[in-house]
Amino acid sequence: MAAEAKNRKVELYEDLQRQILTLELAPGEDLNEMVLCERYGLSRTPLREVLRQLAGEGYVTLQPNRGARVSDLSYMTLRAFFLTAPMIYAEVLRLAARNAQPDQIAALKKAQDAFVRALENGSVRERTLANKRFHEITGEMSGNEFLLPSFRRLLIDHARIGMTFFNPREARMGDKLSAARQQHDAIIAAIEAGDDEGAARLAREHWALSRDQIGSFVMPDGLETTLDAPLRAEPA
Amino acid sequence: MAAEAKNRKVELYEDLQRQILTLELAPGEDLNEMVLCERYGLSRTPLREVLRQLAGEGYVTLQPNRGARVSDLSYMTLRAFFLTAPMIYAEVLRLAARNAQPDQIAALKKAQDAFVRALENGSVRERTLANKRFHEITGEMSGNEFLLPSFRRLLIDHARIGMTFFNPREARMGDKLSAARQQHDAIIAAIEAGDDEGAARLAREHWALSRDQIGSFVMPDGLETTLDAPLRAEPA
DNA sequence: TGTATTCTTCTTGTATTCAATTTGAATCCG
DNA sequence: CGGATTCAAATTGAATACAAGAAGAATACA
Repeated sequence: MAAEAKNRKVELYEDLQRQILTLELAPGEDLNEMVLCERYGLSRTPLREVLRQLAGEGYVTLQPNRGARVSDLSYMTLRAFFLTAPMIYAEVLRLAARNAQPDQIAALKKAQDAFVRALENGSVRERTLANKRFHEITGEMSGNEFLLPSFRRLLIDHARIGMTFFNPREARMGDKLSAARQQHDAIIAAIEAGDDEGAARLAREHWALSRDQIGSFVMPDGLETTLDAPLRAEPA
Repeated sequence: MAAEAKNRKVELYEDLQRQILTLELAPGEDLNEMVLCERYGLSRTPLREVLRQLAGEGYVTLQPNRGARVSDLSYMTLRAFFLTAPMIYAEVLRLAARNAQPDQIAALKKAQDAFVRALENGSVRERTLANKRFHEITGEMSGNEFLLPSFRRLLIDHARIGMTFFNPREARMGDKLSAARQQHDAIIAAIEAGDDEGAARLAREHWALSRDQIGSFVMPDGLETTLDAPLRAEPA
């Protein structure tokens, strides 16, 4: 059936997304077309279309005559991320508070339930994906097609950076996760109330929390040198 | 030769970009794969890859089992554009002033020369493309991969909106174009001086000029109703 | 022994063919 | 005469087959 082929294509697309977001596929890793073809029972034509779509969304990078590789995550990326995320996040939440539809708010609450479940008894991987899903919905709420491309790209690397720098030894990590949960609830409340300025403020607070979490990993003793090393394998 | 096929592919890609930016291909217009195949001497496989890439960049929209169409340009788009462009433009120019490399500055000056030539004896179409090229380079200067996706999408619709609302009857149109030219020069100077705040301020001024140009077309007598009509053909 | 070069193999890119879905028209019924 | 249904044509999606390019191994030479 053709329906099955379509499902395999969607499955491939979503699997690759998940694996890239959770670092199961490492930044810079090469993707072999034939391997993926056999694994998902697809021919190369639809497979390559999926890869091109993922390239457009920033998950992978295409190199002429050298196929697809998982997008890099270098210290330059990290720097650009720190510079850009606060502004975009704040703007997205501001617009989300203005434009959210009831069904979107319901979806957001559902995503938050899943996030809470992942916090209580899920893996880091599940938490990361649930958190990304939550923010993805806020992006949809904003309804701004010009902000979304950058926002989505930030979410990709936010997930990957979070996976990289999650530090279970950090004593306050539990506090931070619990704070993240409460901030999500506050964000929902602000959106539901249409409080755009409040939502924007919460975005910046939520961002500051993420930044601290990453910072506490990168600079455990005040060292900054960790940032000098690329986070991906060197090019061959 | 394969090199020729590759060139045809690049040619197709750039032609479609140009035609979409200049409204030679209207928003919402369907793209027939076979027609394009024959026109560029390509088979459907590489053609479809180009369409997928253009879809990732926001030029076209892909609909399952219904092929590609030029991305819409509705009044909702216009609204989102007005809300988002000032912020992104300002941030891009701020970063461009901080990070521009000498070769990029040279490229920017070259683009400005081309823009001036287009102003003096070029068509609206040529002006639009030259202007887009100028701003595209400022985007590259910013070096921020998280800002660029949204910025590039704004540039696409900025070009299309400018083509739509260019008003040769407006008496002050000549003044505005000349002002745009001078602002470009000021932007180059700010970037060359590394004056990031100045560049950001110029971005907002430059934006205000564009906004006025569009506004003078949309509301010739204070009417706003023009905005209520979609700018593309209705969906079938 | 080290380096350069050719040849083989593997991977990617393109063309062609086949299958499935959609669209429009014609026909058939109410 | 209006509306639904079925059938034909056109268009899209997937698979296979073929061509071109790149990476690596083996060999020749200095």
